[in-house]
Amino acid sequence: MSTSDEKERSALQDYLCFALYSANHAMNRVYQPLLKEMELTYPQYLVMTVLWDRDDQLVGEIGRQVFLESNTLTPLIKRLEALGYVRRQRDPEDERQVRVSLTAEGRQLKQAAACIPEEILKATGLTVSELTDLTRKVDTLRSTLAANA
Amino acid sequence: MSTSDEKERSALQDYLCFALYSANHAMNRVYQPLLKEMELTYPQYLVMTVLWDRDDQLVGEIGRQVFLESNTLTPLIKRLEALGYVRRQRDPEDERQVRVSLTAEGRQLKQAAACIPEEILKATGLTVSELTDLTRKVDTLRSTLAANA
DNA sequence: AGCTAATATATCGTGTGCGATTTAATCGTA
DNA sequence: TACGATTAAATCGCACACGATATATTAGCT
Repeated sequence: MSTSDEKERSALQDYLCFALYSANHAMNRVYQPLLKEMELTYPQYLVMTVLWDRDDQLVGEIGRQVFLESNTLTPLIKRLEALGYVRRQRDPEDERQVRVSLTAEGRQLKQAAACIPEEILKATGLTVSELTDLTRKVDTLRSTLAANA
Repeated sequence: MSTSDEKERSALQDYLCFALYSANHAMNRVYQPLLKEMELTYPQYLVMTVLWDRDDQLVGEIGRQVFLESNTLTPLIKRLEALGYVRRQRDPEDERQVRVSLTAEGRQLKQAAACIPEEILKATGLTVSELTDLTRKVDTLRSTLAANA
């Protein structure tokens, strides 16, 4: 498989939206085997990453970081709970809110996941500075698009 | 809404994968109102774009351009058929294959969609050369990731 | 206190994505 | 010609995304 893997030239070739769409899917396909042993999907991994960074957060706090809302997060977090990685409990101070916290097993998983970023870096074929630069550009784009939505 | 819309600094800030993931979602949210009047979803728009470029293609040909397979495409194309935008018919030469072709209504939609790329360009806040450059970088990344999957 | 508005999460329905399998048609080769 | 292998599409099950709505709790105002 060389880099010129376009078997058929496509009308979508020059669409930034499509580049993002398909690069995101390609990224997902690289992550999947790495996450499989932990039984995590990619969005679940994102939520776990948020909790590894800071434990015991509200559904809404998690949502603001991953740009998702309760309609997506509630079932996802319930699956993480079913896997035994997190606990969900209503905040006694404000019964509307649900606090999500890691179990011992969920905390332990952080070690197993520690090797993932390096594997991903390798798969991108980019240098660290190229990766940093591209990440910044794409993140700026996200921010601009979100402001113009 | 300024550009510094991170209410909470996130552990995901420096992840290229997350930048792509969230930029893709943000892009989707910008497309949605533009596609709404045509009653198209974003993946449906991609398939229509492929057909506007070249009519009468096989499910597999379409799939190689959008990087999707029949498990995703078949139901999607059936919805396009239900909307009256495309026809599906078995190839008499090889009954395993299904040819997808535009209806008059589907062809007409191309005009209505013609204004979209410019709207998107505006929403990205990028110059044309910045957009071209970023598209190329992200597409190269997709290609490398796909090769390493 | 009582009542309305606002807030946080949950639920529901539809449309992707995708691994795994199935169905049907064609190919290859004995 | 017959029959196993290959191919193209379809089907199935599960997990996101997300618009729309519902539920429950708290806040705010009179």
